[in-house]
Amino acid sequence: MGMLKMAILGFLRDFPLHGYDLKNRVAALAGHVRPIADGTLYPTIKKLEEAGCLTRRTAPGSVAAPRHMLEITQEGTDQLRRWLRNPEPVFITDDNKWYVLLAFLHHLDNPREQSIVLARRREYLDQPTQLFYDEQGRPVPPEQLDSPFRKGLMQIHRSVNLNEIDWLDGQIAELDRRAGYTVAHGAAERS
Amino acid sequence: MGMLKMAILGFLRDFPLHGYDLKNRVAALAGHVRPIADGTLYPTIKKLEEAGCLTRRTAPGSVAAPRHMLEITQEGTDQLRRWLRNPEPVFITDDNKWYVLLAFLHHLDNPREQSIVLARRREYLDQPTQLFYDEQGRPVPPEQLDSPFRKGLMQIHRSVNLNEIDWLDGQIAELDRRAGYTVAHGAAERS
DNA sequence: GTTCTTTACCTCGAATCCGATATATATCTG
DNA sequence: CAGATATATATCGGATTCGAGGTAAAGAAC
Repeated sequence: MGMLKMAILGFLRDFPLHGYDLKNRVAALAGHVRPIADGTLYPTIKKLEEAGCLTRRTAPGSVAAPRHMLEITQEGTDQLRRWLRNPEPVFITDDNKWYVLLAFLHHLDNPREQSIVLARRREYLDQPTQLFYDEQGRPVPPEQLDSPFRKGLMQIHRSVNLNEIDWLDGQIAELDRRAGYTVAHGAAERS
Repeated sequence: MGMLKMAILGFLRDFPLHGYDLKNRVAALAGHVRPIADGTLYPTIKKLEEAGCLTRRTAPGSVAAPRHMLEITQEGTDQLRRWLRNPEPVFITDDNKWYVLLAFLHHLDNPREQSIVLARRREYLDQPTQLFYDEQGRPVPPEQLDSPFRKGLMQIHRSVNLNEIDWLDGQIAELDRRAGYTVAHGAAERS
């Protein structure tokens, strides 16, 4: 079915939510500041509804426009469990964009440019991934999580990132040193 | 432009290759045994050709059907460099499929089922990602790599995976212990 | 010599997701 | 009260990628 559909069903299993709320939760789940695109979310909700995975009840908006409160159905729960047991294969391009970029980074001959790219990777890794939220939409910090599994999941996610950030810092320092050297002494490198 | 296009251009920057060869290199690059789909690769090559990023020369096949040897153009090199400097934003669903799955794993109440899912994640992480190849298509082991950057990249990639594998092993053991307990003592849990 | 596997390429339909664009309302700012 | 901002939903075209299926030719297995 695709990750977004399952993320939606996963959230709705806990309690009903409306689209706008889901948008921000999914975005945070994926460790991004930028929220998921409207043009992705709302058609996906519609498809899930057509597939009988959720029902909607129009409720007055708390602040502005009316909301469509979404509730998961038995079919939706079944689909979620089926996916958890047997997830879609991870596509070749998923999970690997950054490593592909790093593998070919040497084609950017200028060490200063390479360093800038690594700094961007570092920034990305430094964005905290917030996997768990309460009903009010407040992030639940790792130490307050109920299950040891969830606690461990957030810790490992963070430590994996810190591990790579560490390495990046070393590489960036080395590249900047080299860039400084070549700019100072090599006429050919000067822009 | 998308990762696959850039991976193709990245490989072609080193030396000309034909589609079939690219297929296996890209697959290994992404840490997958399953090669990239023909229906993805060949249309992508065609698009790159139409965009002036590569040229093709038909050469006799070494074994069977004739090959289309692909060579990168100046335009292709420019596009690659442009992408390295300013890569496409990573989509919300990229890089996060597994974490989303793990975040909702508790909806699979049965610890034995949870353990099976974690074991699959472990297997995926255990697949070595081979980022660098020589002209003959032979993988270059980390210790034989020329640049310290490439060496470090492969080491960090491996160590990041080992870090998570370690955690997974602990979780799997705990879940199996719990599953064994409930199977032995709880009638409701049996098959 | 027929079949099987490997090499090598291609087309088509479908799924997922994005960005641009549009709509409407409530609240806050000046 | 005019305009900006946040809430809330929706459509449309496009990019990327997959899977199923088809073509063809060389060499190995039986």
